[in-house]
Amino acid sequence: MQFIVEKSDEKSSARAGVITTDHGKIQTPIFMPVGTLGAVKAIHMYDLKDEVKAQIILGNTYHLYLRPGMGVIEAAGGLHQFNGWDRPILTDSGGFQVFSLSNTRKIKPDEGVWFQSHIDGSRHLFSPEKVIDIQRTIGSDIMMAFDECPPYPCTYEYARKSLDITLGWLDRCWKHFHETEPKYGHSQALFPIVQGSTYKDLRTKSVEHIVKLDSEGVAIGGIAVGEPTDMMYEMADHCCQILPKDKPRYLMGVGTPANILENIALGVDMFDCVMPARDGRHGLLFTWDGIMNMKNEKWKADFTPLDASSDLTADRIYTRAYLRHLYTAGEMLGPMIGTIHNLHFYLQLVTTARQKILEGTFTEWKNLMVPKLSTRL
RNA sequence: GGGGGAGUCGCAUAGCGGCAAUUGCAACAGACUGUAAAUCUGUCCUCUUCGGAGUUCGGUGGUUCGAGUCCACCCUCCCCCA
Repeated sequence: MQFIVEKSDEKSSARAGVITTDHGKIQTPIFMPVGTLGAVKAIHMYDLKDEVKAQIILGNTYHLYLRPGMGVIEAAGGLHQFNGWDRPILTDSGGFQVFSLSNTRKIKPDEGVWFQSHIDGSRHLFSPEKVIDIQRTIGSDIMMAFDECPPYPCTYEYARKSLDITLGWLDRCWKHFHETEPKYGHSQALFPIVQGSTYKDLRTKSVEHIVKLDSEGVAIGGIAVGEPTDMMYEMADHCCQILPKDKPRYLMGVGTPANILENIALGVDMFDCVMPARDGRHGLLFTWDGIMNMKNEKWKADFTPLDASSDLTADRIYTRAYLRHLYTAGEMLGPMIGTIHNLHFYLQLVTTARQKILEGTFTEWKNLMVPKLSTRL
């Protein structure tokens, strides 16, 4: 994997770059649709490529390990072969699941995490080594280190201990990463994850530890877990300022369109979030003018297209009234249109941000867009 | 003409002396940030300063401290027999 910065913005920390993987190039800043179980919900891979123009998608170690299981993935020849997506894939390590399924987990720093499957209650151990092995089997282009994602709010003491565990696990991941080989002939990178909750000194400690590894990219985790938005920006800003400039920075799990533009300005290169897909399924559409709740009565007889000037087919051929009808009638096509619309919009958002960075007009554009993007229509 | 059954907040249902009244659907609104989410929550008789207040269960009377629930008559609908 390679990363080059093409252009840095003068009025902010934003940058436009290119990541090169064995499955193709990724132009940054980029948004990565989430495909937890090897599928981005409610959308075909060919629409994801040709209509949404996604350049990279996510998969999830925890979920794929439980279903269909590594036997099937390995027999298929890796996730790319299994699901038909031939562009880059990034896999989350399961660290977030350790956090979100915390009622069935037991953290043992020396081993890893014992957890119960949310599907059948069976007990499993995730260790840093095992998580690397699983991601080798999945064959993702970018693998993530196994971390613990502390909740918010979180005491300093808990955050400190949690970070020590995460850093210990990171060293084991890193060691095992170098002791193992890719299985399918393409190279794989491993990204460490900065933790430290909302405490700057812990974030600094985390970054300093990670920088020594000289990894091909770095992720910022433990953000957008319920803290105020300003605090999210403050933490992202703090991390970006002390992270190396020549490595891509991935802000995990963020966010709203406004969040994404603000974090691009702070120097973030990669984003993933379930929001566009989930909200799209639930009837909330993101547009350049703001947010539309398509279930609302006000669209009942609005026969204008979602967006007549869009390059997305669905935006041009379907009207607001029709989409509202699909959602209220419980037709599957509604969530499908919502999904493709939102993901396409998110990709347009980061692509446009990239253009503005290259043109040198990013900051002005961003400041104009942020209030609009949050407006409720 | 005779016999039997039923009328509850948009629709459908529960209710068998203490009820503004069950549940489902529909409707309306909200939530959703490394996906246990095609999910979840709220409102859903009227008014409300969210503490309450006022009117309700086909209609009219009655019994009772108290009636959607019991009684009488009336209206409407359904089923069976002629």
